[in-house]
Amino acid sequence: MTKEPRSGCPIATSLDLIGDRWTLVILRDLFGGKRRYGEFLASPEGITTNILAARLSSMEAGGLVTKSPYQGRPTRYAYALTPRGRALKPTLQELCRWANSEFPDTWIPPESFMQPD
Amino acid sequence: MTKEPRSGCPIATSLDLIGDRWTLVILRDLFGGKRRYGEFLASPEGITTNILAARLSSMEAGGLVTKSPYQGRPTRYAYALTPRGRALKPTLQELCRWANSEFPDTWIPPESFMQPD
DNA sequence: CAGACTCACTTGCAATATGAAAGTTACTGT
DNA sequence: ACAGTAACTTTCATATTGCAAGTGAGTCTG
Repeated sequence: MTKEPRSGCPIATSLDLIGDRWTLVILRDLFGGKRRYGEFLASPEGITTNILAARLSSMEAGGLVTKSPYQGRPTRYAYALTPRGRALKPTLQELCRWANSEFPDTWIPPESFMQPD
Repeated sequence: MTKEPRSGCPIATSLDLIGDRWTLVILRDLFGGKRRYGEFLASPEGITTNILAARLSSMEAGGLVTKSPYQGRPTRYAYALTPRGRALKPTLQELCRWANSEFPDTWIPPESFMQPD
């Protein structure tokens, strides 16, 4: 992290990194097996391309994902979760449980996602 | 909720409500026993007064908190967690676990907070 | 009973972030 | 040569955030 956290509080520090409307949506896609820029763009929430680029680069800066070429000629990149990013899975699972119970119209995630590792 | 969720995804829907840098910090304060406007303002992260007012009212609109007078003459209000707000505790706990393990400088929350209810 | 003080906000305005749309670069494939 | 694709970047309008000052109801102090 480049910027100072607002306080030593674990919640405030987390939110400095993931406290926006898009980061966890992209993380969800990564957990769902997406890796490429165009795949994130195609998600139903409709993130715009400039915001996606900005979020991916701040996620990279925050150590949540890594970016690496998966082919040359033309060079194309794939994003992958780091251990730090993967470690957010229990948080995402709890968030899903909360939303599923408070907002009954929300989709039930695949069991594979909700299972502990 | 007044606005349409971006999708039926539980994560996206959650973030429509709590996906910002302040909402969960205020929720943390409520779990810690704070109830009054001035108490939230005094937290070390230094939320500004206009943002606090805005967040409290969107949290009320989202059913996370209720506002009620706790005295008349002069009328003063207290904020309290609703069941929906309280139900976010496991998510906050997981977020704390994540931050504590990824960012060793973050404070360890009191055990009472980390315990299941 | 005038003046200072407290609490809970609201207002005005500048700075920053987000969103929509179009453009760019580097290649492939026909 | 031309259309197509993937991964971005740029431009510009609008929305959100942050800072500072102001407001209003009521209390408390001399």
